[in-house]
Amino acid sequence: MNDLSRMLNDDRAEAAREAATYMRALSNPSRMLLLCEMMDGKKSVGELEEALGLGQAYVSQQLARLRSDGFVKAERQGRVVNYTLADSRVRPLIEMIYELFCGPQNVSN
Amino acid sequence: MNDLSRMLNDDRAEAAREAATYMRALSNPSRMLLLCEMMDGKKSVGELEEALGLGQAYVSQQLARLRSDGFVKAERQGRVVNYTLADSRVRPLIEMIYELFCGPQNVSN
DNA sequence: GATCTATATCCGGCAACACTGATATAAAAG
DNA sequence: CTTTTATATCAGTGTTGCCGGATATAGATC
Repeated sequence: MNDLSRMLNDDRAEAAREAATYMRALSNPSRMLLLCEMMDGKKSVGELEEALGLGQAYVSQQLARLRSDGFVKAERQGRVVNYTLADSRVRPLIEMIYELFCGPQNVSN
Repeated sequence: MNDLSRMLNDDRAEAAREAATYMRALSNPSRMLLLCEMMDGKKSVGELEEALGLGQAYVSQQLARLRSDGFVKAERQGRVVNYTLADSRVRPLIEMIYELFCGPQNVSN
């Protein structure tokens, strides 16, 4: 392997690491649904708990994780905290996932 | 929540679980690159080790995992085992990831 | 059939993750 | 200032993932 191909390879490895980080965020059904919920605008933590039927602590922790990875952002309004999507790549990814897994011809292979 | 919305919700949760399985496969840089390598045709285990610069046992284990999840399939030819993509959803996902993370305007936010 | 090559599997240590119950904080209401 | 409501954080437990070294198997060669 020469210097150029190694350099290209490094870039590729770097892109793979970055992409894998996104995929990891989506690799848990709860986080996936949290992001789906935010596809149509800001949602409070309470709304998210209700929509997903999950416990408060767990939802809050997953939101914290999405927050620290920069995928969502929180905004306090009164005693409610609203979450919105904060990364331009998340939306197209979720849309593609919709097509592949929730579309009309939802069949693999 | 009424019966209908609960039913829709169950479907959604099921789709999320399925999608999350795919995302988990892609959530590791090595597996991501393995699948990328297979985008342009069958690759032997040795070729994959070489291309990624990873150890034999590790590559083989990740391939086993991708295999058991149905994302790739193995075909023995002589003493070599060739791997190919085996799931129709993987290719469009990888293509989208290429666009988002390897494209010309590779900038987030 | 002994040997070499390519691949797979086994084992083990350590880190990261999923999830829960308990507790802390911050804002609003009384 | 106490209470209530909404959210966040902490501590603990079981599970899964990452990765390496050692070993096993399957096919080709001698």
